[in-house]
Amino acid sequence: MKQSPRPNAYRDHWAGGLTSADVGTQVRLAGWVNTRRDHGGVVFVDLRDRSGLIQLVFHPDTAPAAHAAAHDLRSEHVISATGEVVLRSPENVNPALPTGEIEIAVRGLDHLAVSQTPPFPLDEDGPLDETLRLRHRYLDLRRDSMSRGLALRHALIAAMRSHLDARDFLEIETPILTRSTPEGARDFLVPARMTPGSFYALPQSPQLFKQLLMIAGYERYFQIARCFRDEDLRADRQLEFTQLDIELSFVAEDDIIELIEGLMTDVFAVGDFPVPPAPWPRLGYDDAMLRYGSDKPDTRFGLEIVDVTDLVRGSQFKVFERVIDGGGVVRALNAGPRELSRAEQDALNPIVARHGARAVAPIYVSDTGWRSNLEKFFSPEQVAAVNHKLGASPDDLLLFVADREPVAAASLGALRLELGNRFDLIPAGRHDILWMVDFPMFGYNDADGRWDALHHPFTAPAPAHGQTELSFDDPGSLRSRGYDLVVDGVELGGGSIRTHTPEIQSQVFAAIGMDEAEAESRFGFLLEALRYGAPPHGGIAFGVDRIAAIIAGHESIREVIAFPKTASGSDPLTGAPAPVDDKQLRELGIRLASRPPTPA
RNA sequence: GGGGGCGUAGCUCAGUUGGUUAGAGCGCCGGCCUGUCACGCCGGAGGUCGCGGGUUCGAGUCCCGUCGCUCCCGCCA
Repeated sequence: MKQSPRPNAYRDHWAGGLTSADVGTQVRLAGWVNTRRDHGGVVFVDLRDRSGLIQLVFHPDTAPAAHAAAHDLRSEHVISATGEVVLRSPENVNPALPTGEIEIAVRGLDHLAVSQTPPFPLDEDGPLDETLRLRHRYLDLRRDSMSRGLALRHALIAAMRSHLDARDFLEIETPILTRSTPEGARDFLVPARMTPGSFYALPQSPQLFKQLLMIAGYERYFQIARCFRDEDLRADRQLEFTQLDIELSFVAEDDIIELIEGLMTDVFAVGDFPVPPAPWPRLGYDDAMLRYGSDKPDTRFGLEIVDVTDLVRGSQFKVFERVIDGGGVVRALNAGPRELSRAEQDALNPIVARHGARAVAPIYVSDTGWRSNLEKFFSPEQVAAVNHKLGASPDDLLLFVADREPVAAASLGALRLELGNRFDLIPAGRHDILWMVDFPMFGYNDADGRWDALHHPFTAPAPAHGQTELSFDDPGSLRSRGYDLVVDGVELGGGSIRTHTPEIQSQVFAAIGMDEAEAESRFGFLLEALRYGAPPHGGIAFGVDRIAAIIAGHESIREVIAFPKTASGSDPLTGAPAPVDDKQLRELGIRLASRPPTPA
């Protein structure tokens, strides 16, 4: 706590702030009963407020009234107590408690509120049913892990604001009620009562507004922005989430990367999260997809993936040959000297199956070649070449996947993470941070049969590898001026230099199959704004929830969000989402196609 | 939309091949206890085995359906 509380009828000190220097001071403390230890004679109560715990001692001899009242205290009752800070005798010191050298000899007790028995323990960190936690989130939030997480989150956001304020950024709010631009994620829609049949959309990000702010001349903008996406949830995805959104004018990639390296160095320092010093390495997209099978690689351990297509081409092994003839690839990783049981080997198949690959081919390296019934399909030169490229030694386990390039990459990428995890290959306390750069501008969407912007359509395109001029003839070859920041295999944020001329913006829209009329009706306001002197600009957005979660060491961002939703998008505390009255629907001009299920 | 895991006391879990009275630890309640801090000791209460259906002489256990939580794939420009 930075400041003592203003003395009043409830308290004049924080419990966790008292030290042996306060011995002899008369204090009044307020908070919750964390635990009570009633010895019949002397009674101990651990008092908890936001600052921490301190032990209260109720003596029958020195304060009989308070002692009698203490017998009625139970966990989570609310009290205010007066007494003297006293030194504990040496044998009674509790080294596990920051205030363990002292205690409060209680003189008077106010029993301010009772509490029902909590439905789950608040003083330990065991596993709990998620519905139960969220149903009683106000109790769950009393637990140490949650209060530390939210305090950390606050400190990180404060560091962001302070860093950006010191560099002349303006925090500007953008609308929550905005226009649906169904391009990326599904929008949350809000019916417009005053324009029946029309809807606002909640923003998936402030992207277009921050670009308009650049056109407006604000030069340096940021916002701690709530964003909404109506898509299925994950451990690291919620329907609404918080983004640190930044945009600058008259900048190129290096300006933004340098700004962010300074900003995030501050943020990690506040979170006591040791990352290597900036500048951070930059990894090309193609390189990452090949070596790690991921555009957010976890580089804290090896097991890098190697392409062996050219080395095994022309073998007698039909499985590989069929894939190679079909334009696919054969890739492998060296799992090192490991012996897997047959069952363990078989268990690898479902991992790659999730990403579309049929199977993993495991091969053990022998003194002479391979200890595998597949060896006979390959020439000794092929075996030697593969072993050489994989850096294989006798008894190493090589894992092969043959498939279409994206499937092989994703499958081995998943396999690599699984093995890294299973074999405990990530050094304790190690954190890696890197920039992903040189993304493709477009990716082909098989389902819709057209090109999609890989990042978003406002990202500036860059010429294809080996080219100096932009050409939209082959969209798949174009690169983009985007960049992502990746920590320990988690994408914390990403951004780009934006297109700032209407001509190129129109070409990008055309490339993703949007004709002029559609582009005009959907993004006409942006195209028009770009005709009024748009500065070169770019920016970035970070997932605040993810940053807080990774620094706090949590797998799920729910652990650093005060009131999150379950994986099915419900809130067990308020009961949201819930049906609404017919009257509300009538006002909005909405009739339901089916009755909502009656709530349980 | 699809796949995996889980659902038994307030909480966390065990429960064998389908077998007669469903257990443990913690918590809770009562009693005792003047230095504990996971206090201790004695006693006690507490169960729709998520829900519905089926198979069976008999179901916590097997089958079908369904709900919820969770992780993953798709999706998330």
